Amino acid sequence: MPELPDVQVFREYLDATALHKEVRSVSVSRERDILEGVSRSRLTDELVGASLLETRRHGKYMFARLSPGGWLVLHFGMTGYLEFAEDKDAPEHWRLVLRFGENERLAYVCQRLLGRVSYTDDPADFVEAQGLGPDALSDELDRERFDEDVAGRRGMAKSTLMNQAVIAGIGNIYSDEVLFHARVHPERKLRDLDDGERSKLYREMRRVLRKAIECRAQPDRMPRSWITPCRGKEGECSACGEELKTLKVNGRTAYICPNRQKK
DNA sequence: TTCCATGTTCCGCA
DNA sequence: TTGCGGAACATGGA
Repeated sequence: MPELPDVQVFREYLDATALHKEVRSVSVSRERDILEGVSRSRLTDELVGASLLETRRHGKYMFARLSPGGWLVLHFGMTGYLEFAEDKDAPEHWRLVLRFGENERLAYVCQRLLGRVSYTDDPADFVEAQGLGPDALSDELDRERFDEDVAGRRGMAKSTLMNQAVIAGIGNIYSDEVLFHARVHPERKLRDLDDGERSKLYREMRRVLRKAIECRAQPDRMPRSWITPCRGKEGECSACGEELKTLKVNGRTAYICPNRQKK
């Protein structure tokens, strides 16, 4: 689930539920798997008595600013999400729980333990230290920058779109969706695209990610013309009726329309 | 039992 | 230097 659109939705969810409430207590489970660059005691010290003031996102990372200063950093791995509820109990596979007044709590849930919780004084420093490229929806990544940093690379289109050091935010699902709409085969070398194809790729990348956020990143809300809702099922291309096909690119399963995306 | 899954990272190699 | 393939991480469902 958690690629750029999902994380954006989590962010809006946190904004709508958990801002400006004093954190009364903090629980952490499986800290050795989940916490990165911060100890349980340090994190607890930073959070207790604080409230969350605002959130930001860079690629698949979410940042929440704490009232005394500093930022909580959340990465969701493959199976992470947030759940706010009025409930004394935490959901299964909870890894971090912030409790607020009354019975409210915000849980960071991560079944497969591939997500990470960190703390940073400055999101920009964190992004730099992680070696992340520009966020795929940022103003920073304009067409010119896209041409310089992305379109000139030697690797395959899908691998490059998924490379967080090049562009931050796109994973397996949305790389397929973007390439499908741009009509680019995932194994095409970006370098070989002509100017028109590059331009289309850039435009479709932005359009698809924005539209996915509008759909709350839920496949069942996405347009019928999209490929994402067809994952894991038999499906036909909405545009031409051709049967969708899968292949392995860099070890990941790619869905394509073999008629509209040719090598 | 085996394979697969929306994540990242590390290593060896071309 | 860049990029690829594979393995690893941990868990659970088909």
